[in-house]
Amino acid sequence: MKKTRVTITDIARELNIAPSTVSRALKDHPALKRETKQAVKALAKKLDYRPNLLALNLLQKKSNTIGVIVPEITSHFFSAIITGIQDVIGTSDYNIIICLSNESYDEEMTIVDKLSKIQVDGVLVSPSSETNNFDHLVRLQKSGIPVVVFDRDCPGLESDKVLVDDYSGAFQAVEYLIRSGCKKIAHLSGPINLSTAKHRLQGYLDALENNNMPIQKEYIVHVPGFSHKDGLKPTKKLLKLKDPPDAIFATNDNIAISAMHIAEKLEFRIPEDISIVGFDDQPNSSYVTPSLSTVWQPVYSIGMLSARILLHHLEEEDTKIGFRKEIFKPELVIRKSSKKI
Amino acid sequence: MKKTRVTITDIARELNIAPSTVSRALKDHPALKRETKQAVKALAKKLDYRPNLLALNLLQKKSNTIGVIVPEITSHFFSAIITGIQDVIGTSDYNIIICLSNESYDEEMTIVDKLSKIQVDGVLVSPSSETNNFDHLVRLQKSGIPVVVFDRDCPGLESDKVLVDDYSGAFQAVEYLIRSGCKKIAHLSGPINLSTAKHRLQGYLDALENNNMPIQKEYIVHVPGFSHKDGLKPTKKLLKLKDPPDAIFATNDNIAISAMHIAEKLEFRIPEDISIVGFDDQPNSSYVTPSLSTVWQPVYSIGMLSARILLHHLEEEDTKIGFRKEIFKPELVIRKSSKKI
DNA sequence: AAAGACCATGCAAAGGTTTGCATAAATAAA
DNA sequence: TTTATTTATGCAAACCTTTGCATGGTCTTT
Repeated sequence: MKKTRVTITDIARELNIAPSTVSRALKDHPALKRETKQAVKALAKKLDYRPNLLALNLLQKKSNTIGVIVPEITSHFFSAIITGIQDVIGTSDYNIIICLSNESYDEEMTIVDKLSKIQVDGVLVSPSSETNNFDHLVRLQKSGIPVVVFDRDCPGLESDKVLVDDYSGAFQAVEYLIRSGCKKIAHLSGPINLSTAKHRLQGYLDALENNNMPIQKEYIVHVPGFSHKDGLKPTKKLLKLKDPPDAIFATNDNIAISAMHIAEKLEFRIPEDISIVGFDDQPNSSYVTPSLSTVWQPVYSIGMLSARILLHHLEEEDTKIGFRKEIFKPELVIRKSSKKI
Repeated sequence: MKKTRVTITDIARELNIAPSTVSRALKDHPALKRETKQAVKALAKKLDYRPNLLALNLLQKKSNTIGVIVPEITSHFFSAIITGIQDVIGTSDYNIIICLSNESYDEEMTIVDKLSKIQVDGVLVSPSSETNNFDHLVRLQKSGIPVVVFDRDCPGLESDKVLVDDYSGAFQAVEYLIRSGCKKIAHLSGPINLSTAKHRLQGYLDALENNNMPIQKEYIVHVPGFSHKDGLKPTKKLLKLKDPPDAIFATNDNIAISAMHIAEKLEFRIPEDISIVGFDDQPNSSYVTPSLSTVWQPVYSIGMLSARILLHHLEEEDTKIGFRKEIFKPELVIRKSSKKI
C-alpha cells in the first residue's frame, strides 16, 4: 500500500545520469543539452514525479507557510478578512495556517510558540481582547519572522499595520444621530482593552463634545464580548434607566441587533423612540427589520492588503524600508433603524 | 540579523559527544548515563535549543499537517465546523491548513493537488456544490492520505463520513407546517447537485405525500447559492404566483431570512399569512423579527467528530477497520415565524 | 600540434534529525 | 588472567534536493 514516491534519484538511475543533472533538467538549466532535458522531462512525466517539498523546506530553511492568528472565526468580520487573505495568498506558493486564540492571551502565546516551532515564514495577527503585552510578537520579529498586524492595533509594537479608522467611523455615526435630533445618545462599547473599542468610544465622546452635548456616564456601557448574547443585559440596563436614551451606538452589528431585539421587547419603537446604529455592516444587517444603520468597513480589503504586505516582505526581504501603516476609512450606511435627518 | 538556530550538532560539539547521543539524551533514552542526559538537557535549555521540525518532516516523510477543504468560510455553518475541528486538532501536534473552494470544482481540484504536493497527512473535506466526480479524492486516498467527508456527502466515495440527517430535518419541518394548518407549502431548495439539498427536498416531498398533500411543481424553486441575495428573486417568484404559498420551507437560514424580508415588503404578515422555516439555526436567526423557526444542526460537533475520526486514523494507521459513517440528527426549533400548532 | 575556450555533466556537501549496528570501556564471571 | 556480559556512546546511512566547483570531452584558434 505504501506507495513510495518517485524521487529525482530514481529518474537519474534509470537514465544513467546524475541526480544533479535531473534537477537541472527539470528547471531548464541553460547548460544542459536539449536532448537530456527532454529525456528527463519525459521520464519524469511518465513516472509522475512530484518534487518533495519537505526536502526543499529543509534545504531552504523555510516552511512556505504563513500563520494567521485571529480571535475567532465565526463572525462575518474575521471570516471575511480571512477570505481576503486566502484569495491573495492562494495565488502564491505559501500555505496558510489559521489559528484561533479564542480571545485569550494565553492561547495566543501558545499559538505564537507553535508557529515559531514550525518555522512559519510570516505571521498575520489580530490580537485577542486580553492581549496588551506584545513581547511574543517581538520575539517572532527578532527571530526573523515578519509580522503584520490587522484591524486591532498593538500599541507600541513596531510592525506593519493594516487598520481601520474606527474613530472616524464612530464620529460619523454619532454626529449623524445628533443631526437627526437625538438628544440622549448611549454607547454600547466593546472591551476597553481593544484599540478598536477605545477609538470608537473616543469618536463617540468627541462627537458629543463637538456638538456641545453632555456626556453621561450611565449612557456608556461595556459589553463583555461581540456576540448577540453579550448585548442583551447591557441594553436592558440602558433601557431601564429612569431616563432611557433615545439612541444607541453599538460597537458592532451583533450587539446592535440584540439591542434592537431588547428594545422591541420593551416596546420601544425603532426608530421613533430609539435610533440604533451598529458597526461592521455584516450582510445580514440589511435583512433585519428594521434594517440596521451601521458603519461599513472594507473587511475583504483589510485581509487582502495585509496579505499583500506580508507577501511583499517575504519576496524581497532585502529592501527594509521601514514599516507600512495603512488605515482604511469606514463609511456610515443609513438604513431604517435610525431617524432620517 | 540572521539568527541561525542552535542545532543538535552544536550541542554535541560543545559537549564533545556525538549528535546521536544528544538526540537520545533529549528523548530520555534508557541506555544513557544520567549525567550525560542532564548535561545535554542543561545545555539545550541554556542555548534555547528548539528541534528543527522541517528536518523531522523530511525524515518521517510527513508534514504533520491536515488539510481542510470547505466551500466558503463566511457562513456561520462552516466557520463553526472549522472551530470544532480546530478545537480538536489544536490539542494534537498537527497543523491545519484551511482551503476555500469557493463552491468551484476546479478550485477544489487545484486545492487537492496542492495538498498532495505538500504531503498533508490527512484531509477533511466538504465538497463544492459543483463537484460530482470524486476522483481527486480517490487519488488522495490511493496515495495513502486518509479522507474524511463532512456535511456534504460524496455519493460513491468510500471514506469516513460525518453527515447530518437532512431528510429527517426537512421532514420534521414540513410535517410541522402541515400540522399547523398550512395547505400550500413551498420549498426554496438548494443547488440540486448537493446531497444536502437533495435530501432536504426529498424530506419535503415525502412529508407532503405522507400527509396526502398535492405536490405542486411551481412551489419548488431552486436558489443559486446560500447567501441572502440568492433568496430574493426565488421568493418573489413564489409570492407573485396567482396562488401564492402559505408557507415556505427554505434550505437554509439566510434564504429564509431573505424570504421574510421579501414577504414583509409584499405585505404578507408573518406568520399569519405565511409561515417561514429555515435550516441551520444560525445565532442571528433568533434575533430577527419575527424570530425564525428553523432546523438546528450540531455544527460544532460535526467539526469535532470529523477531526477526531481523522486523528484516530493518523495515530493508529495499523487498524484498518473499514470506514465510519456517522449521522447526526437535526432538531426542529419553533419560534415566531411560523404558526403554532 | 599545442593551447585555450567552451560545453555538458558529475561529485559532494549541505540542511538537522533519527536509528540500527558497531565498538569501546567497564564490570562480572570463570 | 582470560572470557563473557553489560553499559554507554559513536558511526554512518537515510530522508531528497540544490548548487558551487571540478572534470572530461569537444571544438576553435594560433
